[in-house]
Amino acid sequence: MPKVKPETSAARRDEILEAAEICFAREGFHQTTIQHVIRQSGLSAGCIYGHFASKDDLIRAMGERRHARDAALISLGDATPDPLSAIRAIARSFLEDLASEDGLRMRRVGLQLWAEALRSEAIHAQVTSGIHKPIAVIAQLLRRAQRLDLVNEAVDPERFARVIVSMFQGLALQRLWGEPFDPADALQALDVLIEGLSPRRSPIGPPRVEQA
Amino acid sequence: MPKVKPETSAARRDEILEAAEICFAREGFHQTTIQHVIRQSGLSAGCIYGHFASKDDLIRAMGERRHARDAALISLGDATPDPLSAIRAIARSFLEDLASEDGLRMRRVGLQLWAEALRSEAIHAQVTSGIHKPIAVIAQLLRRAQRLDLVNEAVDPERFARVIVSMFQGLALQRLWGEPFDPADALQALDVLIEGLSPRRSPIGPPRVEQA
Amino acid sequence: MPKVKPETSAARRDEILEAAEICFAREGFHQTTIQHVIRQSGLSAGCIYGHFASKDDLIRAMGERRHARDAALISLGDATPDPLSAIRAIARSFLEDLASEDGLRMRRVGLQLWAEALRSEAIHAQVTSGIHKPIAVIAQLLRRAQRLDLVNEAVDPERFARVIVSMFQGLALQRLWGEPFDPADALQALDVLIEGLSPRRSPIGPPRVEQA
Amino acid sequence: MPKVKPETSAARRDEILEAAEICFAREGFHQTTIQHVIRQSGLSAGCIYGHFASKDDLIRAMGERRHARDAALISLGDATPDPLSAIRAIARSFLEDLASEDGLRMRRVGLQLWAEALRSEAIHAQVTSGIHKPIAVIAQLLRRAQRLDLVNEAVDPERFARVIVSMFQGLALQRLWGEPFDPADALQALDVLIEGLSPRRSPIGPPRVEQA
DNA sequence: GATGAATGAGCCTTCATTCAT
DNA sequence: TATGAATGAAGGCTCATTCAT
Repeated sequence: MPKVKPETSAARRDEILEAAEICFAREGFHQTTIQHVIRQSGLSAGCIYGHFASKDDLIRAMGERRHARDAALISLGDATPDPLSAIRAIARSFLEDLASEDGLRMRRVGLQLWAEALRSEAIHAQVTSGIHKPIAVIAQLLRRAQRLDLVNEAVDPERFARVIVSMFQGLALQRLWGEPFDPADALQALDVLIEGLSPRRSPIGPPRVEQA
Repeated sequence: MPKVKPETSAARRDEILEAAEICFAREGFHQTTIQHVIRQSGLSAGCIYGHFASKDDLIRAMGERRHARDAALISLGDATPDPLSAIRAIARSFLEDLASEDGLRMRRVGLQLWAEALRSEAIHAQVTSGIHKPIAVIAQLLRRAQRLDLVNEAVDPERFARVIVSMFQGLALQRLWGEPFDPADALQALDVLIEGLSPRRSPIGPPRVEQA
Repeated sequence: MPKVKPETSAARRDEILEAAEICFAREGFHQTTIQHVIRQSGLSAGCIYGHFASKDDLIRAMGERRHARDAALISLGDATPDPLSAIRAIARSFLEDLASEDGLRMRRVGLQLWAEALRSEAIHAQVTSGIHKPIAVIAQLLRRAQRLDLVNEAVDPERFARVIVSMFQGLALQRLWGEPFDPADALQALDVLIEGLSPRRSPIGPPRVEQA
Repeated sequence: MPKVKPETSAARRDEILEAAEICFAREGFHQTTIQHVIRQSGLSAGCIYGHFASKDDLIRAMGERRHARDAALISLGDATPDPLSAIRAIARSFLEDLASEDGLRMRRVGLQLWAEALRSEAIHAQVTSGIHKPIAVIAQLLRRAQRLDLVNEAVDPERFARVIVSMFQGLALQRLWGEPFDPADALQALDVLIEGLSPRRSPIGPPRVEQA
């Protein structure tokens, strides 16, 4: 229920979101009060409520913003001809983003959203659609690699893509907590994974389950 | 700060924590009010505050509880003689826990704690020490595997362990969001990783970084 | 509504009152919680409520205790044959009490009671009856002095006694606030007052009111 | 800590203080709840907390208000040329104030503050500085009187001023308790005191202390 | 009588939201 | 549109009091 015309106010909305992001990254959604956003933005309560219907609406818009940024990262992968290198390229651009101050701040907000997704349907939709995109792209690349006989046919592209994405989500978590973080480690592991999928290797069957 | 004698109150504390866990898993820390915990536990405000100094203290205690549970999962791995199978065993017990109703509930709380770790030093310490344990155990197993010539000497055990843990953290996230989740996928990927570390394979050098 | 037999429990009551006095002197009635009294006395909540019906009852009993002490001070004046010296003797014993650690503590409680008297009828009765006694004694002495022709007949004994008591109340206040306090000053002023009442002096008429 | 701009809010602050004074005079600081002040003022909780940081802050501001009023009373004495008459004039204006409905209400609050001064350093400072002013003024007048040979040189002006102030504090107390109160009694006693200081009288030595 | 864990009404305070200017 | 003082529901927490042991 923003009370102002959308076309004239895109800049104001961004201004508010920018301020809110700084606050949310610093304090989390629930510790951040509208007062904090007011102070950070230099605007007034009335103004903010002119552009966002409620605090929840602001959080939702924040989620969309994050979502847009992640989508931008992924599209970079499309240019590379070799599908496996394309996957590496996607990983690299993700890791670069994770190393930047700006990306880190946004991802701090992202972690809040991950938690929030457990109880807000709207945010849940954003967050999951945010991983479906990279999973789909990577799966597509794996399929192309299978057609080029670079990856074992037995591999399920969607499922494997999902595991790769998992790994990077976990790395982002650790990075946010200030744990030792070296992009090279992740790329090495990714290479091991990709190499392991090569059809030259022994067939990949169901995981061997040793009896306990 | 508990106002009751610590020795008489362990059962009551657990009772409160149990109720709080249900509330926190359902609503998150911040949407959960003490009233919710009161209703869930059937106790009174005064009683709860007799056992916990504040809501934050309750959250902190919740974190300790989670921590203890995770630590219990890990210690299972010690019995297995083959180090690589031991890693698989740890992964399997983690995945089983993730499939259980009870483990899922606790992990919903865990995700809140992951986010909370960004701004509470106490919770940050719990959360990171919660991953240092499995990283150390897995790294230790990788070192044993290296001595048995099952794993390439070039692999840094700590760093690789960290990546493995990342993957499982990401899987837990997706599981919590209700994404398709098949433990077999994770175990398969783990096998690919472990196989890829074998010394029979071409030496693992620095990750190949293609220039952009 | 004490639930225990009065005769067996006088010592316990005193024990509780002693502890309460320490707390009340330190923190005031309202900042003092029953918990404080419990800690100070080493007894339990149930025990205290066995001897006093409520916190208010405890405060009321505290008032009675104070009252009893003040009454004890006054009775000392009776022995002196010269009425004006008797007044001085009363003043001196009051000032001595005010100099003692013990008397100071009780008077800290007394100040709380003075304030409390504004809204509790029971405490109001204690406090005013607490000054009626010294006023009556001093007035009686003044009357004896008048009969001995030591004090001007025009003086109203009751009213003058009241003013003398005022002065000592004010001194007690200042003493409690840690203001410079010298008993000699008060005794000197008292002497000036008493001397001024002498019939040898010019008649004491209605106070001269200068026009402003 | 006020959350509203200080310049726009002086009137609102006064409105709140006015309401608070009525409540505090009626019920005391501790029995008065913020709800009472809300009802009395017709404002909301949020509004009150926009102008005062806490209930304690409100009490502190109340103390300042009282302080300002007392200071205003004293300054009246400056105009009178005869120093002893000036002291009488101060006394008279004090007694008039004590007779007014408004002054009585404020002094009921004042008595709470006297008690509160025992445990709040801020209020202690207010209360003592509130008596230092009249003591200083009266002492100054006594010094002038000494120079004019109206008062015995042996008198210590500060100390005697303090005793005079004591007397009026005590009278205020009794007035608040509803005890018989006649301003004329106080003025008469003051006259006796002042007369007694005259150099025509026998020298004022150290107070005669009879041995007990 | 004594204990102390438990109770629950009610307090102080916050903060998302509104609306007159 | 923007402002910011005002609103008031609701939250965290306290503490006088009870009662089973």
